[in-house]
Amino acid sequence: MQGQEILPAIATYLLDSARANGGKAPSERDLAEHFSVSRGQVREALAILEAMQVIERRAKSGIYVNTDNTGIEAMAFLARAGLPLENRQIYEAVEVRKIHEIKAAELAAARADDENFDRLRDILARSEERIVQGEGIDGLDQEFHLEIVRATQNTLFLNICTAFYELGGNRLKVYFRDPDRNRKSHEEHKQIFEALVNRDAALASALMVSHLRGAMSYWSELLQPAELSD
Amino acid sequence: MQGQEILPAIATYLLDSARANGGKAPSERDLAEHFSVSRGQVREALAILEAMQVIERRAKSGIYVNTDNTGIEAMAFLARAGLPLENRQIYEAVEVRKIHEIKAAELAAARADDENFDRLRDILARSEERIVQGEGIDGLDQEFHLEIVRATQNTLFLNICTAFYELGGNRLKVYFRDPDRNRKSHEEHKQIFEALVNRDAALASALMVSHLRGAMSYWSELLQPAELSD
DNA sequence: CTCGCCATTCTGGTACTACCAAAATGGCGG
DNA sequence: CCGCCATTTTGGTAGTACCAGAATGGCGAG
Repeated sequence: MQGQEILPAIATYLLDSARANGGKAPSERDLAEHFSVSRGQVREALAILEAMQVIERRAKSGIYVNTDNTGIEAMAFLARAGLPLENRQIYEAVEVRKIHEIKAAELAAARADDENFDRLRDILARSEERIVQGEGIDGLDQEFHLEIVRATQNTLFLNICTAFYELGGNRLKVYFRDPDRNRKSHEEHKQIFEALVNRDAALASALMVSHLRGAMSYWSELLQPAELSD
Repeated sequence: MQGQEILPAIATYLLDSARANGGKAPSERDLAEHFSVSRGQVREALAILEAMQVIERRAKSGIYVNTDNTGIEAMAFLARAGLPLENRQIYEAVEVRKIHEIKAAELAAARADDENFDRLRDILARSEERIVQGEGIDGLDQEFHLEIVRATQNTLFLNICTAFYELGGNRLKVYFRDPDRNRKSHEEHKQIFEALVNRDAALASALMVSHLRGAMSYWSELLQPAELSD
């Protein structure tokens, strides 16, 4: 074990150990020995985890884990590190994502520029190709949705929405294994694109509502329907 | 210089130095000497800043600063550290905040429980007191709005919205120095509260739209009106 | 046997030193 | 003036040493 990516490894080990130990994690020295790195490296990783509020370091006592109470970027990081999210976290994220993207479609209809339209067209063309060849559009789906957010010309908004996509990741790949879903999603994407080109904010928004309702129903087994809005 | 809070100090110094040097920051060794701390401490701080994408560390080269391209939590951190935000960042944040809070009002109308109502009532009562005594309600305004977000019962949503409030901070205190603004805001808060109690999502949402329009007009000199939505 | 106190151990916090290898730099020579 | 090479600088990493307070466990008193 060496190099840059000690962080995810330490995070995983830390959280697993803590789970099996009632919130208390191994000491810095133990972690350093376990991964055969210097204590300094461990402390850098722990500093980041602490800044993200994933852990708490108590002087002269130990390292304690906060499984909940984590911000979006911490969750995105944990998801990137391959750590499982709780169902609650997932449906909360889905709900916030809906809030963001529906509004994004509305704003994009008014603000999208030629570059946005060009990129969207390109994404749709590549999607078309993939579908013809019977492949999934999972990565392109993300590109499409994020390009709409980019079209709002609000970079902070884009940053936030991107973080949310990092939560989904693997789950989406499974979703897009079904050819029918690919086709349906693609058709809806094309409709949304048309609405944007026509600067029809209300229609774009409405189409996004139903598009997300369809896509999100995949998570329905995990979700508490009554708590989900459009 | 010692103790926990090297981070904001280093961040400030780092960004200032970089600004005066074309993006290139002082070396770790220089930073350590300047603050009279060990290089390890500096590296811990830099690791956090790098994780937040505020800086980039290039091996055997140096430390480079990203003034833009920062996520919400990085911005919140920088704001907490007292660093100035760019106008663009401010109006982008304002727009996203609007998106969040308008939807929050709608959802809260359906989901708020007795505890939420109790806390809102308490906040309004304390606001009333402050106004009678001619004081500003700046802190309570934040409490009120965040309690509405809390009423959506979506903790992730609350986390995100809280981060946004940390961006505002000082600016709000100035805003609430004007007694008329206090009274107006308070009256609107009471109306929103009534709508929530009556479970009138549409009204709560509409009231929030006009409430935020009023409050946000304070920033109007910085904002590009055409780019702001309700 | 139980309970409380105290010495020992453990832990995070901090500093310092030492290397490494690659990037950056500067001076020398053509 | 330009290009090449030796030197310096810089981040990356390991290791050691202390400190002081928290945690722990054992010993002794009741």
